[in-house]
Amino acid sequence: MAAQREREQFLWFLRQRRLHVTGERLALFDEIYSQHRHIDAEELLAALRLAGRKISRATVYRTLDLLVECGLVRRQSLGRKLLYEHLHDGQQHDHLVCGGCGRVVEFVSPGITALQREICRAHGFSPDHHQLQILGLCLTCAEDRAARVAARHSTVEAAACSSP
Amino acid sequence: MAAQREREQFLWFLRQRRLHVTGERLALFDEIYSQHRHIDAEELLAALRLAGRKISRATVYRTLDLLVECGLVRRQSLGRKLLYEHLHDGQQHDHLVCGGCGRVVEFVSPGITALQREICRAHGFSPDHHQLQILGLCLTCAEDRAARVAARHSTVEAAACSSP
DNA sequence: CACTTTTTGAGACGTCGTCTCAACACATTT
DNA sequence: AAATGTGTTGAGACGACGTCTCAAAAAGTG
Repeated sequence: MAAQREREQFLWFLRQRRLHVTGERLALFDEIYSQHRHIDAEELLAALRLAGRKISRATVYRTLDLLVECGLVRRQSLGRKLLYEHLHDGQQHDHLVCGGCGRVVEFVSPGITALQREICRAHGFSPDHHQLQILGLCLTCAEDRAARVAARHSTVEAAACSSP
Repeated sequence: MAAQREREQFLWFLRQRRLHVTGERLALFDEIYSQHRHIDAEELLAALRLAGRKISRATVYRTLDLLVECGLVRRQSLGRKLLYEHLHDGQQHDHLVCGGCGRVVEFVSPGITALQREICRAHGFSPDHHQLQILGLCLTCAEDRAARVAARHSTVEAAACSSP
């Protein structure tokens, strides 16, 4: 079993708050820690049911809230959906999102932490964490787009003449 | 009329794409440029109807997509809702979000642009824009929370003894 | 085991956003 | 200005996602 340390942390969080350690909560924990990608609540529900576990939609959402609250899972909206991802050791990373194919690449940048501290100091905030998404095009999509623009160029030129 | 420059840009965008300049589109443009805050689609719809304009939900969403596409409006999910805000001159700013009272503070940090360029170079991406949210507590909420934690401290101590 | 408190599941409900299609408005040409 | 062709709109059905309720079930406790 991977993520033993995080599992302990979850149990400790539950006990500290006098919450019950239930089969459903553990199953959801295991599921999200076995998925190495961004995943949404419906997918988690489907995966658990596929694995033969009887669990309700409401419980999935409730348990995800707990995991987010205790810092083991991050909820993030990339695009128009809420996605969840598990964390290890509070390791903070951010995302590059390709606007062409939708691919998401994770990256770690120590510089952001310093920037965050600096900005919060200037505004009297106590930082907890941040979320940075850089939207752009991956190499493949940038090339595709360049090619398509070149192809359409002759057609568009006539339209461009009506510019003010 | 404010935002004349941006209005021209919107008209130019529409004409270039052989799209019609309709009363609904202009009304929505004017509405979002008269609101100096983050606003969601339903609020825009309500504001337009309150102003006596007959406009449908579908048109609001369709027009917002156009405005986002032409770079005049930014769509961002702060919390669990999609919010829109108008931009001026492509001026890029980011957000501090207070987890206590939900207040949103805008800030500009030139350092992020450099960081964005650096990160994209390292991953072969062509950056378009970024979104950075720093979650934390504003001064007031940080003090409130500190006071409340202190008050609860004696109660919590007993629970803390069952730690592993 | 008995007792208290928390949790669960099923499904109704609410919100946000999308889709469809007939009627209509805009832009362009004559 | 009228005709023509194409893009746009509104009403409401629809769909995705998430929340809520409450009686039944399970976890924790002594």
